[in-house]
Amino acid sequence: MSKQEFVALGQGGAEGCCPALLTSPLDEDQATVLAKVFKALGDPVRLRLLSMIASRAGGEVCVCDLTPAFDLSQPTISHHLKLLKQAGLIDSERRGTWVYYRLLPQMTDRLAAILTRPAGQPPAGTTPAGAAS
Amino acid sequence: MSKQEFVALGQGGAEGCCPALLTSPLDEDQATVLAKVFKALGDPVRLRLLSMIASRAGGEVCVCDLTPAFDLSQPTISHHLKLLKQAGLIDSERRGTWVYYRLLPQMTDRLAAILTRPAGQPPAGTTPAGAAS
DNA sequence: ACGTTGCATTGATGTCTGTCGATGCAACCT
DNA sequence: AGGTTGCATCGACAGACATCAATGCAACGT
Repeated sequence: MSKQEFVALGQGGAEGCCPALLTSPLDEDQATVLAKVFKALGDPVRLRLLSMIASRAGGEVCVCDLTPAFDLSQPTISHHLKLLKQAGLIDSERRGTWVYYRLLPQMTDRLAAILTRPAGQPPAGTTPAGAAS
Repeated sequence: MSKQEFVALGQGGAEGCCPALLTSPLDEDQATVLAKVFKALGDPVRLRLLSMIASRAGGEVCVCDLTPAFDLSQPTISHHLKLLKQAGLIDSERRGTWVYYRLLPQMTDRLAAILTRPAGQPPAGTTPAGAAS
């Protein structure tokens, strides 16, 4: 189900590349899938977790390095990591005693693309009204 | 207050350009501000509203065109528009009887930049483990 | 002035979410 | 085997959120 939603974000479908948020109206299904990813980013703790993971040299962070960076309980951090993982933003791997989290750049790349206006975007302000009148 | 948070997102400060989510750990304040914007995007209805507004030729949409596009009450749509506006993603203007909403591209541009990896980003996967062992 | 229409605000309600303590499970170390 | 450590899951609970009906307010038309 999670894998399916990932695909539905536009990478593997026949509908082209990305949902194209800024150039054509998003349909309901695309909006639902996209909203889950943005919702995962809509929390300060998760944003900082993602940032710590993404900015780490080597691309990986042990949970044991993440948890003490917050004034939150270990279960809470684990919960946030789970949400980021379910959103397709990060992945985890257990090696021995420790679990390492890694950024999945495909998802952030896709979000960046979705939020990027196409090159020849009309200035949106030079011709404000009067088009219909 | 809202204006202040907008500035805090990185445009006018001395801390450079953008919070740089993917290259350096986000501090707490930046994470709080950013999270509010992403949270505004974390709802399917708001995503579709934003998409409808952004993709409109002329850059503006009347609320009277937005409301009937959903199976939701008029107050609910109004509420979502308010949240998008408070997040700095859209702006509104009343002209006569109608209210028009317009995309604020600065915010989406900034989000896109925040989610874009810098050019020479290490592949993060070619050297997964073994760095510490 | 009066009614109408378009949109925002208010108050109420059910649901979702962030947080915690307690517990479970896997891996390591004697 | 038994104890310890690292992380995930469970159950509970307070606060936040999406939604609606009712109401308020501004602009227009008569």
